[in-house]
Amino acid sequence: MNAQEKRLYEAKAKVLKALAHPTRLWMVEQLGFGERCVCEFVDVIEVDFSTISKHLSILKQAGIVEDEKRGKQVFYRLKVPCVLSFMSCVEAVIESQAKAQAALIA
Amino acid sequence: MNAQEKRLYEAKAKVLKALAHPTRLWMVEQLGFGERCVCEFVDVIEVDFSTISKHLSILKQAGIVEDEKRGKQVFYRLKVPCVLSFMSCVEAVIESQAKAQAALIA
DNA sequence: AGTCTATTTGGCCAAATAACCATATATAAG
DNA sequence: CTTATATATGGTTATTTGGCCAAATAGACT
Repeated sequence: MNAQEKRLYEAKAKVLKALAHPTRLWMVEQLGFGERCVCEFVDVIEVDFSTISKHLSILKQAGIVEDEKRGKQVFYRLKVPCVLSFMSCVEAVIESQAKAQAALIA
Repeated sequence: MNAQEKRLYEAKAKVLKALAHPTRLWMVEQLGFGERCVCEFVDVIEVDFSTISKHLSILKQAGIVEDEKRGKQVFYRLKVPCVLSFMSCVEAVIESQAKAQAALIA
């Protein structure tokens, strides 16, 4: 693995890392239904609004979402919607894992 | 978001987190070509073998890979191959991001 | 101008992560 | 049985992460 390939895998990991947080993942799923302003997330997520802002900033930095300021509010939307397609496979992993756990008990 | 939903998103995030490391991501891609023993990774990856072992353990714990001991060696293989399908979307995110960066410069 | 609201940013702290080294365990080989 | 090899695990340390609070910024309203 040379330096360029290394950089590539670091970039790929960064994208996945941006998604790899419960709150961020949930927000991405919500954005799958349409754009949302920060304030909408603040209303429903039980963490400090500054934390939400930082989560969104991480998603933006990763290139997953884009933002647009309209008046006082900032709206976020998915920039690359294919990330939504990860969900079904992630669920498959969880189910497979749940089965493995169940097999240990039984 | 109730407690159960919260647990679900934590589980989903855990799977993505397991993939969100350059070395682990690379190993998963390699496993896409077929099973590998730990020693094969140790030979080509420039980190301590204990670190590689721990990375594989994280992937196993997440339910992404499974292992099988044969003789002295332990072989790992993909348990849920659909994770390979993430790659093209992750690359799309990176490309979209690269374009955005380029636009800023130009 | 002054105030209220929406959002971002910086500082700080606790917890999680990832690396290394040393040690333990298991299997094969001599 | 002793040694060598393959892997896993525990300890330690440096770095990163994620949370909160306080402060800064920007737009809308009076």
